[in-house]
Amino acid sequence: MRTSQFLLATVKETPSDAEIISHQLMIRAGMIRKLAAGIYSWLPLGLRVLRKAESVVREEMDRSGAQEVLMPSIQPAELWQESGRWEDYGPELLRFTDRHEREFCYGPTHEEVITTLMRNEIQSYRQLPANFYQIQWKFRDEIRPRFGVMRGREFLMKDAYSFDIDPEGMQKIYQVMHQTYHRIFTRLGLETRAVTADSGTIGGSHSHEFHVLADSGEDPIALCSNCDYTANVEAVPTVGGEGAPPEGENPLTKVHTPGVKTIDDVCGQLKLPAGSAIKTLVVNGIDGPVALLLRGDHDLNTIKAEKMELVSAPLTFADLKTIHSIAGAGAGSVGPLGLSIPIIADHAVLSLADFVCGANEEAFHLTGVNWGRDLPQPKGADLRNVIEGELCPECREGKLQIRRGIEVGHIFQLGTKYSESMEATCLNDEGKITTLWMGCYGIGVSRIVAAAIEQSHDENGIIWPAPLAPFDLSIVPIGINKSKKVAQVVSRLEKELTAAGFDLLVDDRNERPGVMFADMDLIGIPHRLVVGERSLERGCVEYRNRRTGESEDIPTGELISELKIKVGH
RNA sequence: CGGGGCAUGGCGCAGUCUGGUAGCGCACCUGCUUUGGGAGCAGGGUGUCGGGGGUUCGAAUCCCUCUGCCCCGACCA
Repeated sequence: MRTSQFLLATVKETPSDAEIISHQLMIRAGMIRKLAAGIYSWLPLGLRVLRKAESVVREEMDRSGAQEVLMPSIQPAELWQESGRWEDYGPELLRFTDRHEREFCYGPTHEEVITTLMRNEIQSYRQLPANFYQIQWKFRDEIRPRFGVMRGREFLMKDAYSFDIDPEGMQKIYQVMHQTYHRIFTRLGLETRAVTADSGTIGGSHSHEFHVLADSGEDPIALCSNCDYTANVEAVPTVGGEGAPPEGENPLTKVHTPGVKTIDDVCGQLKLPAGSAIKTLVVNGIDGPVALLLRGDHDLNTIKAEKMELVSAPLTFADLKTIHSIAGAGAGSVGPLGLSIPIIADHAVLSLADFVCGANEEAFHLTGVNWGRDLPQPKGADLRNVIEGELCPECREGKLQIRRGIEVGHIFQLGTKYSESMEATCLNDEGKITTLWMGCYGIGVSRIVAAAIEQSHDENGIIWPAPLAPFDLSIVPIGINKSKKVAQVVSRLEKELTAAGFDLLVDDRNERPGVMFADMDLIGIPHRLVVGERSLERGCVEYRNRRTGESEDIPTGELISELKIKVGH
């Protein structure tokens, strides 16, 4: 390929609305352009990279025994009503009607479609196990799309759905997919970690996420310093102190706390650590409001709270009116003493003594509060997120470290969640009707592109891992319009290297060398050849490695064999 | 969904307060010079000033309205 035939849409200025490096570089390198919030066009350069990612995923899925299909991006509402997700999925589901006023959605995922498809095709256990995948554009109407294609609304996803006759079969495919995912990310040159996760709206029991560790990641990940436990923070179980709470020493005292709204305000005014106060969160429950108690320095884990019997899902906070009517005070002064609604306390709260809480009287708090003596001890539960430095729930020796990750893959054991509600069954070896056991396995293909850049770049631009690079190598001629010799050598090299199987980009724009160097660096081509009079006089061309920056002269006669080693063909 | 902000050439912005018929930088086009890390000189304007409505002799500018986009928050006790 020659740059004169190729849309090299590089820009010098960093776009003002791009916050993270991959977004900035994808714009600057001319890979993508925004069409609307969270919706992007892929330019030739970006598409080349996207296709590379796609083909690695496709090859490994095929190798695992999965079969490729392609399902519609537009799905009828009836399917989603059947599975119950038309109501459950919420505003992220992009809904619309056709001219006949029939309701549809743009598919954010394809469990319903594949289940419908396969309940008709799979009649017998002899057809199992089976695993079907597609690489398809999806749409999720994110609250706040950001970071370019990292959290776009439209994105390219590989999704696979497995079917088998029993849980053992489901788990077997799950394991195969687990290994396949490792293989895919390794081949793509991405350093990923498999982390145990909550299964979210997709449903099911057992699930792992695959994360690229990066500071710009949106998901907090907990890693154990001792064992190989790795989990999404939201999925880490926490445990309270054992035994009875310590005895309090201080008397129950009411203190005036004017104008305080937060735990930090209260503790700042009383000169106490946030961990010695408890916050009382009033949420909406099945039979009216429920109070959740957390230590002041802990955060509520919504997923855990939603699993409580009394709490409504999705979790919502009670409005101020309700809070006033049950506590007789504003949100900043609510406390568990004398509350007539059900109370659930995080385990950590129960091991506090002499703690601080709201007095249920505007602008007053209580100090020196103790369980048993001042109020009955409420029911304990796991309601919060772990924090850095806590004990690992697995080995109970190591301490948890919290880092950030970009979720690039997610695998689920769905069980019979969809097959049951949508009646996907087949006959087993005894001729009896059996519900299918399903798994589902996603990879964010377009997100992989952004994640790779987050993990591999420098001040000059992108540094592609070889399997994702849009071109294997570039040729930068110096004075191609001036020097016949340079032009001849470039033409000859272009032919020979192409014939030898290299995918190369020849910069024939006759730009100044600095411009060409800067562009080739920016778009991240792993290997570069410079052809100029200077080195040709010595019978050489100059080779430079994008990642290491090391360069060397290679005699033209040895070029192909030398490049095969360097490029890794 | 709540709060804040922005919308003027391909991109980034000034002009808006105080109405007078659109400008700067980059990019782009033409020519000459230059050619090993984002060149210099000269010439060129490629624009329904986000849409609609209103006020006015006259609107990018004032008023009303709609739309799009960005940032922060939505875990607050």
